[in-house]
Amino acid sequence: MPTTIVWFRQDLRLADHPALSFAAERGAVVPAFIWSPEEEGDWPVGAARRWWLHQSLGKLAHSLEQLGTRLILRRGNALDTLKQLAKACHADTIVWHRRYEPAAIERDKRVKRGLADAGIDARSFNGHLLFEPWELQTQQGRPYQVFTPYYKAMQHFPEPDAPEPAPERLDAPMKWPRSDALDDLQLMPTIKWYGGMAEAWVPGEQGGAKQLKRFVEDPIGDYLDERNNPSVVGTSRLSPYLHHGEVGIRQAWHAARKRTAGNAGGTLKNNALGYLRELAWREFGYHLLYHFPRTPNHPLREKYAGFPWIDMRQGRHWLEAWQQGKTGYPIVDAGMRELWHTGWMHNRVRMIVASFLVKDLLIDWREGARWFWDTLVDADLANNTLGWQWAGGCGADAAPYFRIFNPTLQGEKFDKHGEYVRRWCPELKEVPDKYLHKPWAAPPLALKQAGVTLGEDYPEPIVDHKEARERALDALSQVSSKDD
DNA sequence: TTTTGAGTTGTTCGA
DNA sequence: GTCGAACAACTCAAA
Repeated sequence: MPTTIVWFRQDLRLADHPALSFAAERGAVVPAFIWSPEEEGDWPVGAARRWWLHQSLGKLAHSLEQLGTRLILRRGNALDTLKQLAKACHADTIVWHRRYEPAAIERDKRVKRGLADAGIDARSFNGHLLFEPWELQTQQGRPYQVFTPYYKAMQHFPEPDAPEPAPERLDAPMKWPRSDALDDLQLMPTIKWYGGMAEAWVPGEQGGAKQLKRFVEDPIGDYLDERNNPSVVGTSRLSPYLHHGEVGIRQAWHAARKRTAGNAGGTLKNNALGYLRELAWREFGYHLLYHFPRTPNHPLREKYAGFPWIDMRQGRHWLEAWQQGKTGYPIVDAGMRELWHTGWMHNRVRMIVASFLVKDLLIDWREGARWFWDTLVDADLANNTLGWQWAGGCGADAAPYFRIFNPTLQGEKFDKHGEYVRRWCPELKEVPDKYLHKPWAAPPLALKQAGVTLGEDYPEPIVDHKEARERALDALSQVSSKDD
């Protein structure tokens, strides 16, 4: 019986797993995960995701044990480790799902060549996307840079395949290779700062399945409105599961797709379509990253390369205030604290804090991208890059330069009754709604009654938004008058 | 090749 | 309080 190694990467699940299904049908299966952060280029897995990964690997190992098999864990470079594993268990084939980050693509190419040289068959599958990034192209054969035509093109493609169920059984190899212990990978931080994340999330395939089921049963029906309300669970909250592949993209797509059928009133249908559109944005992010591999570190729109960002010797203390949720703008601070505490931030608030960093503080979007990379449990190079370049005005379909979020108005509009701010900035709990999003404008008596002294209990605003806006428009006009 | 229509997520100002 | 217009110019994608 031939033996196949399934190299798990960002696909920590058993269902909707083409590589695993292929291996299971072929014969004996050796599931393996290799921890090799040095092969991720400029973007090694950040702290929050290491925590998540530790949990998720534990869950995957457990699920595999339930099937009567096991998960081999190793630390080391991928090619050498795979060759060792293949030798130890007499595997003749290694399979995996493709990744699309520039460093991963280079590494995988190297691995494929190296395995071929060693006489081992290597085979990659699409387990991460609805469509391969190269499948969609403009009529001129070029990559898309605008979402709407990309999305239209996507709709002309056949519906993605339905997800396959998890294999019912996996055959063991004649001989198992040695495995490291999960703790040996040293993914867990030495200081225990992850309590809030552990409260907020259940990593793993089961946790993801539950989240998906919950979302398509109810919140998806009000998705278009409620996804903008940070104080309720109106979004799917699937991003960390999709990133780690604990929920397969086809599973998410088809679960939501079912909700677009049959509904005569059309409300549910429209809302479910709205969610599918967001999944298309995820695809678009991968499309862009694949075709423009420099974008994690470089603006897509070249003329932004010389943008006059603030000198970080001067900007350092502003960046720190932003990171710590001490800008004096409640909606910004609430978001940054939610991020620090739970490893996640509501999408609407991500836009607000990003606009604030980039436009109000004139801090390079890459500083924000780095911070998100380290603190988000869903940090994903394609999506993080797309989001920050959008906020920075230098990416695909970027916001027009004059679109500068007013953090007070955004707070008043999307956190009307202040539930979100009060949850994350409890020192402002007693401030009346009217002043909650602009405590500096509250009459002294109102602040006193709320038990708040600005500058002591809660910061004064670190910049005046009106002035900051003018400054940003000035800086942006320098770029907009420049030739590409 | 040239032309044409259009482009995720806002804010401010003045009527 | 509500509403529409202005905020620029550019680039993309398709015809």
